[in-house]
Amino acid sequence: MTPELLTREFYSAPAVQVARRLLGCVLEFNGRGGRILEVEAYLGEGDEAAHTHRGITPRTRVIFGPPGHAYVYLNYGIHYCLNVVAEPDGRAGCVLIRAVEGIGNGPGKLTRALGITLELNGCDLTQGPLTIRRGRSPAGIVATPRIGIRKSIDLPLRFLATD
DNA sequence: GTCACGATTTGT
DNA sequence: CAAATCGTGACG
Repeated sequence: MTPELLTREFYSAPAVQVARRLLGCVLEFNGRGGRILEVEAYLGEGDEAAHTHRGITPRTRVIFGPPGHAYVYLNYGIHYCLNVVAEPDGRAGCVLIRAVEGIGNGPGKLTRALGITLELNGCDLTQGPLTIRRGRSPAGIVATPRIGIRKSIDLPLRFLATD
């Protein structure tokens, strides 16, 4: 296996911590990819903006499952969004990948550019074909409220790399 | 089975 | 600011 790939242990941490440490790491799929520059953390309880707010459902069960897996969903009937499952098995928590180096900002643009579809939902990031490996740490990290939501906008769970 | 809605993007 | 577009979740 590739030593540089992020380990299950890396993902088995609080969503906020995984989100911050994911900045600067390299996402790769279909021969394309780049450093992660912008992410958002979504929690389980207390986070009304998260899909997991209403508990486990067929769609959100992967978020409650073991960490290090991809959570992909279609939103607005148009765009796919890519998330990384965090927290230990049985607990909810995920990180939305919003921007990758070399691609314009936006979750939808990102998945379209890389060719990510619902088929990748639940795939193991430690095995591929979608992978994330260590990269150069960002110079700094800025936290702001999350984008595109109406609930819990007071929570600064969006993180940007300042490179 | 039915129905309202959204972690977005793009064009007017 | 409004449209596009469809799976999901709540309700019955």
